[in-house]
Amino acid sequence: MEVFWEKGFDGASCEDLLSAMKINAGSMYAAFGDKQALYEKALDLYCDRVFTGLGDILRQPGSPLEAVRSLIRTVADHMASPESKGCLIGNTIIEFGADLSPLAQMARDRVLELQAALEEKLADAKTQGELRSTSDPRELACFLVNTIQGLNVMARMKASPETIRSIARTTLAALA
Amino acid sequence: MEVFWEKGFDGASCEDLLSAMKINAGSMYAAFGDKQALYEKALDLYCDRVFTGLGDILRQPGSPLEAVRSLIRTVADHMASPESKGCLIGNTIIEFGADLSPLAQMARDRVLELQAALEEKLADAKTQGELRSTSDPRELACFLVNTIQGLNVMARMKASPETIRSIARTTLAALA
DNA sequence: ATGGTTATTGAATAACCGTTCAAAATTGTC
DNA sequence: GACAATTTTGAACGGTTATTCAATAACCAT
Repeated sequence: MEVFWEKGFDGASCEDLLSAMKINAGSMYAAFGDKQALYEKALDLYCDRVFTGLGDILRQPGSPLEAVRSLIRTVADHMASPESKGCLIGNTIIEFGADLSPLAQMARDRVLELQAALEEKLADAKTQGELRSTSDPRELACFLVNTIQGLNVMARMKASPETIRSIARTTLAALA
Repeated sequence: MEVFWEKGFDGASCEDLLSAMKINAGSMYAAFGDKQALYEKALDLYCDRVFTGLGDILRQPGSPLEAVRSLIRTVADHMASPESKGCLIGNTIIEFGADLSPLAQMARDRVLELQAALEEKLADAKTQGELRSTSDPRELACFLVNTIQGLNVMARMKASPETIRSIARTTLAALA
């Protein structure tokens, strides 16, 4: 996961992957089938580790809007770290996006999951009067997902932590 | 340019590139040196074609804020097209971002150029009273660049044109 | 301890990649 | 129109890639 995350699918050679996993070629092919299947597993692991954590943040009790804010801030903190490799989902979409390969589809589905979860929370926030009555939860959810994907690119281009946090702040200001 | 744009650097084989350019290997190596140098030229061409156009939009006379709005809408229209390949600059940053290779540096510099141009226009807008006095042109410029990079990812994952335009609308609403 | 099953090893393989080069074709010049 | 200079051709090359597989080691139930 780490190697694919940093180098991408094509950029990661089997040698890279094997030495990172500290196994030999045969073991990998016995366990996973081929490089693409291994990437799928890495993507699954990433989602379990990172995305699930975001879901937990979103499910926190209390103010729904605060939950959303908290999620964005967590993502920004991740991306602001100098050694951040960005987001494996976003990277996958860029690398495999042109053809709609199974991997791109997987990544896309995960993004849409997050978008749906955000939309739900934002709808809650609206009914609780935390959002303007003119706000559209779906539009805002897309907007937030877009900001997150943007932050991935900013992280990959090593934007300064202040820049990243500033973007998150501006985005959150647009909500309320 | 088209081939690199769609498939990325590693994803584009020399065979792909040569058949698209309708020349043979020798000619390419005589003219460009190697694959990486060719990519640089493709990136230059992309910047000339696309980024320069954006600069022109920004330089349009009249309301500075309207110029900025117009730029964002143009980008969104590009990304909303079903056959959009996203943005070569953003794709480059993702593919080469982890190491700070010359190519990543080139792409990064171009983004910062655009950011600077936006900041300047937003500063104009502020002095002309088109922006709140509390607005920070630099922060807003980063925010807009982030939105654009986000739209690149959305385009690659084939988000609907309505989604893309909605994101652009929400972003612009955050300005004024 | 032993025998059978499973997992690991690492060298071998075939395909593909970027790149080169001598030969052929084309161009420009007088 | 002939000659030199340049460009194009396309086959060949070495290197890397993902992948395989027979041999070996580790494991586990009896």
